[in-house]
Amino acid sequence: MLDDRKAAVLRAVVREYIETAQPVGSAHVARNTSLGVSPATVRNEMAVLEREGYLIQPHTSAGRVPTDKGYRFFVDHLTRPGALAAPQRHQVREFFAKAHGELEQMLHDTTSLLSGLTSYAALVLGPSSERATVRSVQVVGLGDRVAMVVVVLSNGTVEKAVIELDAEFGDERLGAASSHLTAHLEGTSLADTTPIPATGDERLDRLVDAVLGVLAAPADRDHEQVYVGGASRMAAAFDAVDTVRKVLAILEQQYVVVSLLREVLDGDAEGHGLSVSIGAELGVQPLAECSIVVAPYEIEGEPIGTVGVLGPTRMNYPQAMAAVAVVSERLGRSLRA
Amino acid sequence: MLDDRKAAVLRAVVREYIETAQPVGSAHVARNTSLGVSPATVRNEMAVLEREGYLIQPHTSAGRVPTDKGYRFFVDHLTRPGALAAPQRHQVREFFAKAHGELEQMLHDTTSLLSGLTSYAALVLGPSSERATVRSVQVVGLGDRVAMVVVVLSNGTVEKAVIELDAEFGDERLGAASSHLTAHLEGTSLADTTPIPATGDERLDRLVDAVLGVLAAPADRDHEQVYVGGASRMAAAFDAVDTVRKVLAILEQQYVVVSLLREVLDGDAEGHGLSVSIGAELGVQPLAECSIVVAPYEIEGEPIGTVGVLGPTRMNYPQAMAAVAVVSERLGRSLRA
DNA sequence: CGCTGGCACTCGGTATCATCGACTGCCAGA
DNA sequence: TCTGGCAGTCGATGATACCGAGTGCCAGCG
Repeated sequence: MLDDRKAAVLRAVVREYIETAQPVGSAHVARNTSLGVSPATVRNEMAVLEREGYLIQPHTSAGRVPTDKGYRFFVDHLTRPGALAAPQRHQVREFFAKAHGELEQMLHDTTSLLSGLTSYAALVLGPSSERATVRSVQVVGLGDRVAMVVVVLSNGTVEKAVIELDAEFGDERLGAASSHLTAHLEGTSLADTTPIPATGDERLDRLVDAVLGVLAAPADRDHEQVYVGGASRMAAAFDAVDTVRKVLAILEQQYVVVSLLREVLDGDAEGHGLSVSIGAELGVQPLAECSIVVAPYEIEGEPIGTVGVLGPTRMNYPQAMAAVAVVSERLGRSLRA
Repeated sequence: MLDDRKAAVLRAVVREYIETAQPVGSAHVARNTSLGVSPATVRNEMAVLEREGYLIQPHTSAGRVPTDKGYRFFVDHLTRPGALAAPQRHQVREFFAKAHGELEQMLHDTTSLLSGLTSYAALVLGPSSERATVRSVQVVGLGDRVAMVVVVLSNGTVEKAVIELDAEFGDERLGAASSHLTAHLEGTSLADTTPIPATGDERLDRLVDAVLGVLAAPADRDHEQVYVGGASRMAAAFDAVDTVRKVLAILEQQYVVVSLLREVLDGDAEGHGLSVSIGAELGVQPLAECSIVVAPYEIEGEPIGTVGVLGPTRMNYPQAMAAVAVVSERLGRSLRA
C-alpha cells in the first residue's frame, strides 16, 4: 500500500498524463499538487513508485508514465466515478426522453450516445435470450418446402430461423403447428428442450419436431447481439496506425468482444456494478494499450445486458466511469417502461 | 483520348503505383513495358499525361502518381475485371458451399469473405423490403397494453415493431387481428397502404388500425440493413491515422454508406453490372482518398441488393472488380436456393 | 530525519548542413 | 521521331551540435 503522499503523487501523474499524453516530470507534479513540497521530494517519491511498478520512464531524462498497475491503483483508490458535466447530462436526458420502442435500434443508438459522451468506442451487449421466455411461435411458409420459424420472446426480441421441410405443407398445417408449438412452449425458455406431446397427426408431428430441432440448435441462440459504435473516435486516441488496425480487428470479432465484456464484468465480483479492466488485464495482446469500463444494465434488479466503453489505457477513467454508470442505469430504466 | 503508347505508359504507371505505393519514374516504366523505348521517350509521354491531368508529380524530381482521372481511364479502358487467383477462387467456393439459410448471418459473413479476398473494407446492402410482399402478420401481446407486430416478408426477412395499445386486448382478439391482417395484406408490399375492410367488431378494428399505422410509419422500413466488414484491413492501406479516422467515421454512418452505394450503382447507367467510383467522384470529402467498387446481386434477374468494397484510390482494381463480380454473382445464386 | 537546493549528467527532440540519388526537362544529334 | 547526355531540383538520409526537460545524488538546513 502507498502512503498518502505517494498516492497523491501517483494521482497527479495519472491525471496529468491522461490530459496531456506526455510523460510528466517532478516539477509539474510539485506545481499541481497542494502538498507544498519541492520537485526534489517528488522525485524521490517517484523513484519509489517506479521501483514498486506504478510508474515507468520511457527513457532516462524523461518524465514518468503510469503503468497498468498505476492506473489500477488510481481507479481502485484514488478516484471515484465523478459526475458528468452539465452539457453531457443534458445530452443523456435528451436521448432517453426521445428514446422509442424498437429495442435493437435503441441499443444501437446507445453506442452513439456513449461514444459521444466519452470520445471512446462504445460497446453494448443486448439482452441475452437465455432468460427470456417464449410468447409465441409461428411457422410461415416461404416457398417450396421452405418455411420460416419466428419466435417472439418476452423481452421483446424476435428469433427467427429458416427451416427446410421434407415435404410440402399447407397453410392449415403450418398454422396448426404454430398453435401447437405456442401452446406448449409459451412461458418456457428456448434453452430448455423438454419434448412436447404429440398431436396424433403424424405429418404434423414431423413438422413440429423439425421446428423444435431448429430451435434447439445452439448456433441460433448464442449469437448475443453486440453493438459497437464510435470506433472512429477511439482511433483518434492512438497515433500508430498499426495500433488502430489491431484494435479494430478485435472489435470486428463479435465473439471476442462478447467474451471480453463478460470477463470484465465477472471480474467485478462484488462492487458498485462498474468494473474496469486495464491493459494487459484484458488478456488480449492487441488490446494491451486499451482499457475497458463496463457496467450491467438491469431490469427490476436482474442484469440483462452490458454497456461499456473501450479506450486507451490513458483514458479519462472518472469521466468514462461516470458516463457508463449513468447510461447503464438510464438504459435499464428506459427498457422497463 | 490517348494514343496507344500513352495508354500503355499510363497503365504501367498505375500498375506499378498500385503495387508499390511509390511514385513511379520513367526508368521503371521503360523497363516494365514491352514498348522498347527509352526512358527519355517515356518522360515525354509522361509530361503530356501530366499536362492532360492523368498524372501528377508530388514534387519535382519525384516520379509520377496517377490522379483520379488517371485511375478512371485505367478502369474504363486499360483493364478488365480479371480473374481471381486459385486460392481465392477456392475460398469463394468453400464459402458458398457451406453457406446456410439465415439471411442476415449470410450477408454479414459475406463482408468477411469479400474483405478477406480484397484486403479492403467490404460493404453489403441487404435486400430492400420495398419489393418484398407480406407473407404473414402477427400481433403478439408482450404485457400491459404493449404488443409486438411481426411481419414475415417473402424475401425471408422479418420486420417487427412494438406497438402501444389504448386498452388491454386478449389473446383471442390479437389472434383475430393477426388473421385479419394476414388475410388482407398477404401478397401486398408494405409500401402500399390501401385500407383494409372493417370486421364489424369495433375494438378489433381499432387494433387493426393501430397496427396499420405502425406498419405505415416510414421510419421502420427504410432502415435498409447495411453490413460493413473488414474496416481494419482498410486501415492498413493508409498511413495517416487521421485519414483512417475520417474514413471510419463515414463507415459508421449507415445512411451515408447506403446512399453512397446507391449513387455509385446508379452511376453505372448501363454496364456489366460492376461500377467503380474513384476518389472525388464519390462526392464525400473524407473519402477523397478512397475508391469504391460495387455490383448488384440479383435473384432471377431482379437486382435486390448490393455488394462492394471500399479501399484506397490506389486499390488493385482488377482484383477488386473480379472479387466483387464473383461474390455478387454467387451470392445472388446462393440466395435463390 | 526528512526536505531542499544545487549540480552533474542523460538523452530525446530539433535544427543545421552536406551528401546522395532518383527524378525531371531540355537539347543536340542520329 | 527517338535517344543519349546533361544540368538541375528536391526529398530522403545521415552526421553533428545544441538545447532543455528531467533525473539521481548529495550536502546542508530546519
